[in-house]
Amino acid sequence: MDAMLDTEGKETSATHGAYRRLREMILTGELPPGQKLKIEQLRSLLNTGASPVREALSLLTSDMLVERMDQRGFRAAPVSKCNFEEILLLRCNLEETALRASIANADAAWEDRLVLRHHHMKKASQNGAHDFEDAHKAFHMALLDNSKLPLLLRYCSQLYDLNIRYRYLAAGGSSYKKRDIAAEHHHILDAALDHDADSATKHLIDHYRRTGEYLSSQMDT
Amino acid sequence: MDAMLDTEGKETSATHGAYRRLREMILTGELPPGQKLKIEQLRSLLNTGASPVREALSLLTSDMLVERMDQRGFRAAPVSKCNFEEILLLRCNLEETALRASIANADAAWEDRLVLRHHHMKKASQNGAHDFEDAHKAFHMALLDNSKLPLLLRYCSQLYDLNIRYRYLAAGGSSYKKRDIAAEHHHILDAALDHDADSATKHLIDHYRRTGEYLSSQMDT
DNA sequence: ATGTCAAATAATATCGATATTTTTGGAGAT
DNA sequence: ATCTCCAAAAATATCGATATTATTTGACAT
Repeated sequence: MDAMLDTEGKETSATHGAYRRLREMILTGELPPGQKLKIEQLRSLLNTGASPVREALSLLTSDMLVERMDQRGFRAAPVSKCNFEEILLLRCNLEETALRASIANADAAWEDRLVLRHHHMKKASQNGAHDFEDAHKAFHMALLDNSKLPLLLRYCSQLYDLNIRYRYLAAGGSSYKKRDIAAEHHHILDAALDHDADSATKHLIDHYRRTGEYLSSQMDT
Repeated sequence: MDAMLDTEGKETSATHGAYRRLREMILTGELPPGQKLKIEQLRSLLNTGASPVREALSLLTSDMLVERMDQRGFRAAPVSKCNFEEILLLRCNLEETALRASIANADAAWEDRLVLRHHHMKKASQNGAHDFEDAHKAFHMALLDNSKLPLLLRYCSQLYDLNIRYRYLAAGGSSYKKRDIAAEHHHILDAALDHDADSATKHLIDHYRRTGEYLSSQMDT
């Protein structure tokens, strides 16, 4: 019938659409951690069949955003301080590796991409919050993607997403004070453009640890 | 009807069964890299419906053993020397982190587990090859699992599996000369039991780089 | 009151069939 | 011969329905 309405614009398959919608809802906390994800409920919520929903949940399972319980269906992955700290640890490790590799491969095209992404992020930070999230991720991934290491990039992207959840849970969204953040981003950008791997990784990791400590403290409450 | 025949023994769901069978076939090369994976073909091969097959393929997609092509179905993930080298790089990085964390948490129970796993692996190396693969992975994961870092362990397990494929492709299976390997395993075990993190990681990484170089040389042919 | 068991209910997992899309194969034009 | 385009075939993606499994409810016995 209407596998793809085209009223919205650009959704390829129902499965992919469901995947993106569900992912978004889990990341933002609209589907809170630990919540049971009933097929029928999601089916009607997303206006689609059971098959695309199940397939989307299977994909999200391997992204560690959804857990499958033997014969008892799915639920949004739970959160814990322990989990948060592991994410932080792995991000520091993997992103350092990726950033150093990126800088080692530095060329003009990459620098252009970085500058552009940074500009878009800055612009988006003045507009709506939703745009900013995407632009922020795009900037961070642009820092790493010149490493030309697809597996590593995939892990970094996954961990980035897992981390977003905690930001949404702690604050109301991307409202963790932006003034410091902007300066930190600038330091990372400048160091990357200078091909100064030590400085860039130091600033990047400081950036993570700082917001990490902030979020960690919020979680004790 | 017969969602679970129980003639074999212990398969929980059709999806999980299909997942395991397909994973095995891709790891061993029975389904060679790049091969188109047609639903109907797999459906009859595994004696199950289209839904479990699709779900299993979705899960394998996120394990990076299967690729989904927009509206053109699935195929076994391709291989390349580049991909192999990235796997090696990431394994060295992540397993070092995990092994050091494991040793930092060392206790008697862990040491017992290590000794047992090593013993089982040694015993299996004298028997059938299939047993050995499982025991070998169990030993390597036992080295790491005292880190108590589930995300990290998951990545290590994934990368281990991705690496297995290259072993099966290069040799006929686990036939890469076992004498050196046994000694290398012993060095790692002893260092771990001594809580000597530097020595253990050195031996572990040497172990990987050595077989890595061997496989890498095989791939040029 | 409380615990246990069975029937009723609800939800999952799976199947069979259909609609949609991609690929194939061949006829006609250049 | 080669290319383009259209119809036929194949394969995918999705739907609706069913069988299976888990959960709840309430009656009964202790």
